[in-house]
This record gives sequence, C-alpha cells and structure tokens, in this order.
Amino acid sequence: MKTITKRSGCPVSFSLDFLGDKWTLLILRDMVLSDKNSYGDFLASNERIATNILADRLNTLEQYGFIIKRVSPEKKNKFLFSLTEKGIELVPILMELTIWGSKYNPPGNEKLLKALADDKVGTILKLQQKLRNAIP
Amino acid sequence: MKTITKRSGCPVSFSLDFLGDKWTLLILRDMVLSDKNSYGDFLASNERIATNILADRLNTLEQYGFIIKRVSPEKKNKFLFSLTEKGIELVPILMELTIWGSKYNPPGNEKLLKALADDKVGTILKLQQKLRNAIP
DNA sequence: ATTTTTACTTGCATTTTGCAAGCAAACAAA
DNA sequence: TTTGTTTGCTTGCAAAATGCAAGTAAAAAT
Repeated sequence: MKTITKRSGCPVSFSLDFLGDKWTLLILRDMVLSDKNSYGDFLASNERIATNILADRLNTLEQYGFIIKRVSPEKKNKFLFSLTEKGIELVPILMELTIWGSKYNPPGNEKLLKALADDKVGTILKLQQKLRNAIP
Repeated sequence: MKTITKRSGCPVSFSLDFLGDKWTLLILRDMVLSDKNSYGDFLASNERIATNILADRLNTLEQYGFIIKRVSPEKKNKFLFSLTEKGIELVPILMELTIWGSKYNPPGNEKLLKALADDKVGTILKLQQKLRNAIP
C-alpha cells in the first residue's frame, strides 16, 4: 500500500505524481505498443527493469486503477494485466513522448510515426480501441 | 556535468531518460504556462521544489539544450531562462499531461482546457509562438 | 518425483531526494 | 560608504528510492 501525495492542484503536477519516474510509463508503453501483459513480458524489455521495481510499479498501477490484474485462464501461476479506461487515456501522452523522442533520437518507430503524422487522432483512437477490446 | 545514460533505442525511453522524474516537467510547465523565467520564479511554485534540486535540474536542462541561461540586462545578479526549440517542442507532452490530469483531478486549468478542446493544434502552436518570441 | 516456469520477496549497497543552513556577488538604502 | 537585501546558489547530513543478487514459493511440465 503505497501512498502517493498530491503536491498541488495543478493537472501536470497531478499526472507526474503517478507517472513521474523512469519506469511507470515504460510498462504502459509495453502494454500499448507491444501487447505485453505479464510480469515476464515486462521484465524482458530492453531497458532491464529490476524485479523489485517492476513488482512495486505493477502494484501501484493496480492500486490506483490504471491496470487490472487477473489469473491467466490457462496457467494458474501466471497473471495477466490489462489497462483500465484510466490507463487507456494515457495513450496520447505516450504518443507525444514517442514523437518527441523520435525527433531527438531518430529513427524511432517509423511505422507508428508515419501513422501519427498522417492521422494522429485516428491512430490514437485505433490503439485505444484495441486496448478496450482486451479488457476482460 | 551530469551524464544521462540512454537505456535503449526506444523513443519513449529516450524521452524519459531526460523527463522521467517528478520535477523537470514542472519547471518547463512554469515556463510554458506561467511565463516564469528565473530561479526565484520556479522556487515560488506551489509544489515547493528544494533549492539543490532546482539548481541541478536547471543545470541539466541547460547542459542538454532544453533551455538557455543568460544574465538579466537590468540586474547582473539575476539570470533569465528561456526555452530552446528542443524545449519548445515538449509543449504537446505538457498539454496531454494537462488534459489527463484535469480529467482525473478536476477542474484543472479550465480556460486552457477549453482552448485545447476547441482547437488543440492551434492552442499548442500559439503557446509555441509565444515561447519562440521569447528566445533572445 | 524432479525440474522448470512464473512471480515475486529480501537484504544490502548505492544513488537520489529532501531539508536546513551557509555563502557570495550584485544591488539598494541609510 | 557602510550596511542590509536580493538573488542564486552550495554544502552537509538524514531519509527515501533504486539497483543488484540471491532466495522463496506455487503451479506446471517432464
């Protein structure tokens, strides 16, 4: 049970109270862009998050309603994570981080970038639809 | 001279290498939304950043080309900070943090929210124009 | 029955943050 | 011209967060 303290009434500050660290948004990125959904999936990502940090962030994200954790139907020792509506609405933030990051560290994800350049709203909506369909 | 290590080639990860903490984007928010431009200005914000952290973040932001520091023309013991193009292009990220934060912690900045809802692209461009005019 | 998979937890070292006090150059007032 | 104020830091130390390696445990596969 981690307690996140609201530092002010500012919306940017409020968002950063939850998202302002080096790992949280990377977990969400994995769910949104790579359809990852388990502890092992997140652990395998290139940035090499530590096991204790991953467990902590997953707990916090669940606690504050960004994700839902359920037992895998096939394997009862495996858990599957999915995004809630609250988490799905972070997609635009992830997309802007993608656009800026690609510009200052090319090439980035060229296919996604092209889609965003061509139709940002539509691309975001499509990602969000996919994630909504994954809600159990 | 702080060294930021790139954790992977992913654009989201790259963005978070610089922006992934509780304070950096709040300083940029102050510059973008409140036209703040000095150490004292940033220190006065509601979230109460510590003096050493503020000095550290301003140094890092300058070092990596997000902001420029110059001596105030009137007072030679005062410094003025302005955003570079690299920093100005973070405005879309700040706007999405504003939108999400306002939704899950209302009311947020209602005037800005209305402007974004009405014309997101135009609102962002207008903010960016203003910041470009402030480049010395 | 034994090994593997999956998801953690624990202990400890290192790094970062937070807090309070101190410092120094430029400026303003007496 | 001295004295106090403004501005922007730096320093030292305590507390919290992170990172690393090893250990644990339930379920599944062999």
